[in-house]
Amino acid sequence: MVNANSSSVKSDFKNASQDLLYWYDKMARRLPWRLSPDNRKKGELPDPYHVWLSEIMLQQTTVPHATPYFLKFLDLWPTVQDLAAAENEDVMREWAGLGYYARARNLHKCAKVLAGLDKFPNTIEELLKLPGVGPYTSAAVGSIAFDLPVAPVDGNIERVISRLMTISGDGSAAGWAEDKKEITARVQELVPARSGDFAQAMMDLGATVCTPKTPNCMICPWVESCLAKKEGNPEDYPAKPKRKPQPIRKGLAFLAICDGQVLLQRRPDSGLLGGMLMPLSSDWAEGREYVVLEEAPIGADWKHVGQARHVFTHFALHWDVYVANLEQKPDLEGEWIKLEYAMEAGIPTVGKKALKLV
DNA sequence: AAGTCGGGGCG
DNA sequence: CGCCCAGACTT
Repeated sequence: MVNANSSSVKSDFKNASQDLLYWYDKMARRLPWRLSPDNRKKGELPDPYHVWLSEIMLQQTTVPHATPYFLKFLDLWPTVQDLAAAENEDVMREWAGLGYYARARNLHKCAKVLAGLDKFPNTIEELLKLPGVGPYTSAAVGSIAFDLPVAPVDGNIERVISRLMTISGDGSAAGWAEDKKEITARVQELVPARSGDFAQAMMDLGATVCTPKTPNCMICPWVESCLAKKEGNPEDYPAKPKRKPQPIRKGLAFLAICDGQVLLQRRPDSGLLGGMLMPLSSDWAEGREYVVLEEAPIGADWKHVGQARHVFTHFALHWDVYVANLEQKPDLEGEWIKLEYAMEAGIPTVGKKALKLV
């Protein structure tokens, strides 16, 4: 529901942008892909490759989780041309553990596009054409790398602006969808000349002060202008629709061991864990009993060694793990990886959970 | 508009 | 345990 107050944004939040920038000049987080406000005020801008790479990694991913991956990727591939020239399997291996593997595939595809251009795209229209770059990332790269007069809207900024302007959903999916559009439209009116710092300042505010559960309003640069604070219940904003509970899927993992090596197979490019190396497995399904001898890829003396559990976005997996020590390698597709290297072979977390049971 | 797609951290 | 995180893409 949008606040019924019909007075203009500009009169209500006239000083909000400058208040936030003043706070950011002192409190900005130092992050590996970020240029300090001091340097930006001298006219410097960050490397668009760094900004783009970080933004892809940070989609639905926390800063602490993404940071070591960002440093590793820059070390392996210092320029976008280097990344474009990499083998896709190497990119996927280095991305392993970061999740949402379609991002890695689109990242590599996008690097090849970028390497063929004269300069990094510097308009929203051009950025939106790039694979893996949507409304958020185009605005983030546009503002942070080029100071285009746009504001990205991510989960942090949705929350911060929702509270500042008391724009909140009614708990329904449709209501929240409408309010996200409203937030996106109204935050654009706040964008100051330093649009890149403004974007990063809102993210910092959401990450360190205006947090989801218990916002620390006492140290907030917007405490005077925030309508939700005036209402007294900023923690109630925004009211998002509840996610429905995840069903449990059950399946069996088959760790075929031979000569100190384990058999891994690369999954198809599309779908869950697309393009990633994983142990052999049965299908995963809800409410079904499994018979080892029927589901196993080969007949062998399979021994149950435990259960790996993993929560995906829309289901949880209970994966019973079976191991067989084979005399000779069977005629199966895949790659035999030495067990002592398996944890560094680029296997998604769920696969590593199963392998740890060996 | 709803579903698909990881993983980790925090209360 | 549920919720959240610098979302994009498909149907």
